[in-house]
Amino acid sequence: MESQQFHRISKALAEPRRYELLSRIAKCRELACSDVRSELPITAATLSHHLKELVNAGLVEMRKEGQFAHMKLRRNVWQKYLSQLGKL
Amino acid sequence: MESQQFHRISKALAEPRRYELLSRIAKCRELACSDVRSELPITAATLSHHLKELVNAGLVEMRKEGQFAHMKLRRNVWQKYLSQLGKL
DNA sequence: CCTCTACTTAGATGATTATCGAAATATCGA
DNA sequence: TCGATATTTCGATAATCATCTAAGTAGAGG
Repeated sequence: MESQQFHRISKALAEPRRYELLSRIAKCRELACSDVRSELPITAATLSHHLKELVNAGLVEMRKEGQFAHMKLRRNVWQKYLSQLGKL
Repeated sequence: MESQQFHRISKALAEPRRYELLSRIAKCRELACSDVRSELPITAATLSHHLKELVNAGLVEMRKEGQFAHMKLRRNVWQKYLSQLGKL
């Protein structure tokens, strides 16, 4: 795994709310932004920002379906990250 | 593992220089601050700051021997962190 | 078209923090 | 005790970033 991606992922995980978001995404096959918003006290702008970071890190994949955005964990990337950490 | 410690560790890893430091500590049984300083372009103050974060996160243990400070990875804490991440 | 809803972008603000130089503290060796 | 070396603390500065509001874009259904 590229060192740049590795660091982006680490940064993405460092923010508790972002980790919480990732955690929720991981628990489902797919999760819609609107569902997150109805469950967490977070503005749409902030959610969008955090989501962008996760996508940027390559950890999350987005699918637009009509007005809705669906998020999905990229499990292979997550596994690569874990395995990299394991080499420490 | 406590959620507070979990987040502290995540934050500690998020800074590339700090991760590099941790990585060097992990590679030895023990590492002295002065050795790090002779190998990395970093001021003593900055090194001390990062080290404090690692210790604060519970990831690193310090031992003072005369003028020298020796750092050591707490491998059981590291393992707990990895296993927590693995549950995502 | 119009409007409602879902999301994104822009811009601003405040908090956090990485970094440094300088001063402080502590230990060692002469 | 003096001077050198190792580390810490302090105070300042600059960068990063989480968050918000407000404005923008775009699809769905009248």
